[in-house]
Amino acid sequence: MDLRTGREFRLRVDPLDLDATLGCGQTFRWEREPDGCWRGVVGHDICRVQAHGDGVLVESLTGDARSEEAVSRYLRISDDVAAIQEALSTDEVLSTGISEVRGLRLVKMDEWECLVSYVLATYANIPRIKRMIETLSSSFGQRILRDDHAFPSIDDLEKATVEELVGCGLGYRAQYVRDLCDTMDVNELRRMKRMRYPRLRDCLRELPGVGDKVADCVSLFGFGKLEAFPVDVWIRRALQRLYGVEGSYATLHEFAARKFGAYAGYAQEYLFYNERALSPKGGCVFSE
DNA sequence: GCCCAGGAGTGTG
DNA sequence: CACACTCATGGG
Repeated sequence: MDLRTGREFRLRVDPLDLDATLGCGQTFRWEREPDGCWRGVVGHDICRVQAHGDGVLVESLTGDARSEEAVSRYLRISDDVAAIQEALSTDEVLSTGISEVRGLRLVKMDEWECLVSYVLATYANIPRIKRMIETLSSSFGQRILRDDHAFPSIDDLEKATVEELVGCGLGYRAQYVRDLCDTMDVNELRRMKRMRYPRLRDCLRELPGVGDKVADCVSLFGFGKLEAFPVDVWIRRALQRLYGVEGSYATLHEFAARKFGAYAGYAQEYLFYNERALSPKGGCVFSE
């Protein structure tokens, strides 16, 4: 019996550095296999992605017909990254940083998955964030293939008790997730998808467990607002070290908005990546 | 063992 | 508005 139901396709994505893009910590459900191939969950599909020419070769393990569109969207293939980099490179500091990771791209996650993921990401390191998300998915997400589960939908997660969420290793974040499920629903999510960045950010900011930083992360990685600029500890260090700027969240955010404009999100990712790369703790993107 | 983690919520000065 | 404190746990 042939169990192969998957299918393969190619996508042109240029520039693209898979290791940087899927391993830098902007998204959490990808694992690098020994051969350099990246395996991850995209919606209700399992994908194996590897560099191939000026793009990627993708294997969809479920063979879902919509896989190609889903991965294209996920990798933001319609972003003209070269043009964005050129625009950002008018800043000398950023120009240097970009040249270090030419193929680092932003990804476009599912909005709900991104929201929950970054609420979980508060005061936790990346290995732990990944573990929490995998446990949450295998406990409450729909099974896709074997041990692989989709990220739990609002309805899926709605069924979880705080005790069960604590059991997933969420710690004090369990209550945030519980409150989030009570606050959010698909209609609200749909409304938020139509908002522009400033209002979206304010709306997200009102949700339990969502502060300035998480609101910007979700705006950027989930809702695809490229002008969003999340300020975390790494960005603080980078802005201090490279520009001599420091201060409140609002101060740093405003600085970035003025300096990087509509593509502040990409600027953030290059700054974030490089700042971690030269730290002894954050240098390696894989083994964490 | 010890320190820190892609912070947020709450209270106080 | 600026701080201080707490939050529950697991990686390194």
